[in-house]
Amino acid sequence: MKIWFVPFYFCYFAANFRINSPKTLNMSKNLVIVESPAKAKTIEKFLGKEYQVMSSFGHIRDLAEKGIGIDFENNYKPDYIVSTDKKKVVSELKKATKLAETIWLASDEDREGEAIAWHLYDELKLKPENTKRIVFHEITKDAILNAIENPRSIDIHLVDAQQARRVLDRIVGFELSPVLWRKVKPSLSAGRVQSVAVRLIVERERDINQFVAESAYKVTATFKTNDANGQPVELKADLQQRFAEKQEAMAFLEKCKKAAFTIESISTKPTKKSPAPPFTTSTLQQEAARKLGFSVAQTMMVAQRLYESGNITYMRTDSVNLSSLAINTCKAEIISMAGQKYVHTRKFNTKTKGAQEAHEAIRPTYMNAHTIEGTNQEKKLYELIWKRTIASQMSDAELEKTTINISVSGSEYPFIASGEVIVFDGFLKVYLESTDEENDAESESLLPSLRENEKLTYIEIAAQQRFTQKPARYSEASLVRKLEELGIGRPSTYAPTISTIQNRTYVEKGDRQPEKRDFSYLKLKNDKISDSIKSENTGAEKSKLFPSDIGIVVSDFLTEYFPDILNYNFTADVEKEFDLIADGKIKWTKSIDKFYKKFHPIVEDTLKNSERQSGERILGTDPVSGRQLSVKIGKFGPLAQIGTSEEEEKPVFASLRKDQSIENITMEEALELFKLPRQLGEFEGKVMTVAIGRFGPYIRHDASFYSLPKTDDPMEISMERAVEIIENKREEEKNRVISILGENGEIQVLNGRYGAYFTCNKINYKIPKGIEATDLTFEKCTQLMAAQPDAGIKKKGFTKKGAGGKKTSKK
DNA sequence: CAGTGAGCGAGCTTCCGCTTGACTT
Repeated sequence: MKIWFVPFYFCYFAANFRINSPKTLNMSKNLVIVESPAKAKTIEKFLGKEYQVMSSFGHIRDLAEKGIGIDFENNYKPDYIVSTDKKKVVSELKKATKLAETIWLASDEDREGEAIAWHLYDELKLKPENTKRIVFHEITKDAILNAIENPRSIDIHLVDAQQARRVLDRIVGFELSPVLWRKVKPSLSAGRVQSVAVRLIVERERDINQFVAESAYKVTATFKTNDANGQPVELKADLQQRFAEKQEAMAFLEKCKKAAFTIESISTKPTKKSPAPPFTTSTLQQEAARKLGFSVAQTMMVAQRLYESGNITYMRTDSVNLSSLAINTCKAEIISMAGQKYVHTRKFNTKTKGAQEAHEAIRPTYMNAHTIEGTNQEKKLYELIWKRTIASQMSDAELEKTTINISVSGSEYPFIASGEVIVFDGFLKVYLESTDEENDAESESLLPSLRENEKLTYIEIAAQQRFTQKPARYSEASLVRKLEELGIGRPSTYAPTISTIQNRTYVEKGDRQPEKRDFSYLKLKNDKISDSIKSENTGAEKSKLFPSDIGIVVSDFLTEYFPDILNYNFTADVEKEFDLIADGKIKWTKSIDKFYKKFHPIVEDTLKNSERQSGERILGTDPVSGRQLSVKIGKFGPLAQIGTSEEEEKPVFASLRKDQSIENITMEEALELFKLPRQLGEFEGKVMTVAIGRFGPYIRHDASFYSLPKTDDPMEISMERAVEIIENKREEEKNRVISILGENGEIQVLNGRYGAYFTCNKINYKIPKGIEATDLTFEKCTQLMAAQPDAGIKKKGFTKKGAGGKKTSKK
């Protein structure tokens, strides 16, 4: 039945198998080991028959998963074991090493890569006399041949820096998480990276809640005059000054009634715009989110496919560097496309904190391929990468910025009109980087050609009350940018980290509906000033990260008891320590010992002395019962509670709605929650109750549930309307079953939300166009089922797994 | 597919960073 999947997996597996299967028939003298199978495939082509290239698939060993995997009694000795999913790879590699004369360890040239080389050396029991360590940052024939000419030995100090990194992360994660299990809720997690990511989101939310908007009046004018050729033209200009108070704005408009408007000066200034550097993982994630609307995980999934199909270079990188080969092919491409004057080759420097630059920037493998074959998403992402890469080697754009200064007689404040003209488009011909702040869409355009001292008359002048903007919530991509800026996390972990904090429900991705806000609007026209109130929508957000109540409680708790770990500079500081280890200036175990001696007592102390955290907030007293009203996190999420458990009378509970938070729910809103469930009256002798459940508002009647449409308010709904909803649903139910087929009725033909379908063994099947649902027979259905082998199978997801469970070994 | 907020208290959960994996709740 699932035979359709086989060809895909088979090809995939066969390809990898070929790469990693020892060529026993033409025994190669040389065995090269790299990290990625796609890379192995490419390199093998460059090296010829004397070399066999295999892949380690990343790290082959890690700290033991059971327990902490560190021997504290024995100077922090790590307990390394081969990961279960790497056992096969390791045994294949072992076989191959026995047959080779020389083994070349060619893992990446960074801390993790060096450690991979060392683990291979150790686990495969290689001998120093025939093992060589080589590195290259770009996958070109020259670079690889050059590397082979210049082998070195494993840099044990760099390996030690990685061991320190690994052990530190294990200690932090595996000592902090159990504190949360005891003090907040089981199964929670904390770590050097994820906890700081959550803190950023929690603090941003606080900034937003505490934000008080200020307003000022912005004055804009439309003038008319004649241009240099005597043609009538209009000109828009803004007043430089903003007025804090309405009276000031009003007074200014009053002045304008009789004022003379004169062009005092016109200045033009040439400016330049330079292209952005080629993509790194983080900038690719940001641009794909802004330009294509991809989530961070989606971008990485599509990029992975582009990499595997050989269309782009490696997609997990922090480097903006391009190989000289790539720069040259860009140049050739630009010349043939646009001409020599569009070429301006550049070397970009990586400014990112903690960047390790083991790879090139993300770029197309072949610059002459402007597009590629593939899915729509693959094409779009590829074109984005192609444009960004090409643009990075193109000339600056030359612009001319014109500023017209207009004086107002009787006032010290001038109006300014400005416009921008592109004199030479340069890289803009291909690509312009987007920004997060798209609202300032007042695109500057060409201004009419005017003369100094010209007099203008106004058509209208308006003073509009404008408010300062709340800070924006993080999106997935802007959080990645912030983490990168702080040097926290690595290209390979940005997407998984974003998934982890969502899977642990610390953070939720969601939208915020806009709110209406009134502003006052003064307008001067025909020497009359009108004063009106208008309204605008504000605060709408889409796909942004919101902290949950549990996220807030956990973050506050950790920040209070472990301020050092939650400090935004913690990672940057330990990175400095790791650099000292890598330089051989300090032993890694000593560095860890210093940390642990300070950290562990705080863990012990917190376990002993801190209170259980429920995020409880007392809102006041219930006016009806006189008992205490509070909110806190309960076993099933945030709740409101009247009374306390100490009192004799048991407390009354009500769940918070999804859009409410312990942090800022008001007493009135909390009391509202207790008005449900509400008895509506009787129908057919049975009580109707209205309430809000997990799936929204519903009516309960005679043990059946009836969902309320969005248009009905559970607080307001009338008895008549409720009866109508119940009868509608019954009617639908009656029409749901079209026919029942088979001897035991194993197939049912039904009416659903999207039309007719049939179901068998809890799997739903489509009815193809042209077939009437009423004409279906048992035989026909069996045929249709055979034709839909993958019905009921969920689409494969990459996101959730990467973050959470990879416990493939467990039963 | 719907309202819970807890009792004997077993035995479990968890990190970050490399890589790609592959038959279901």
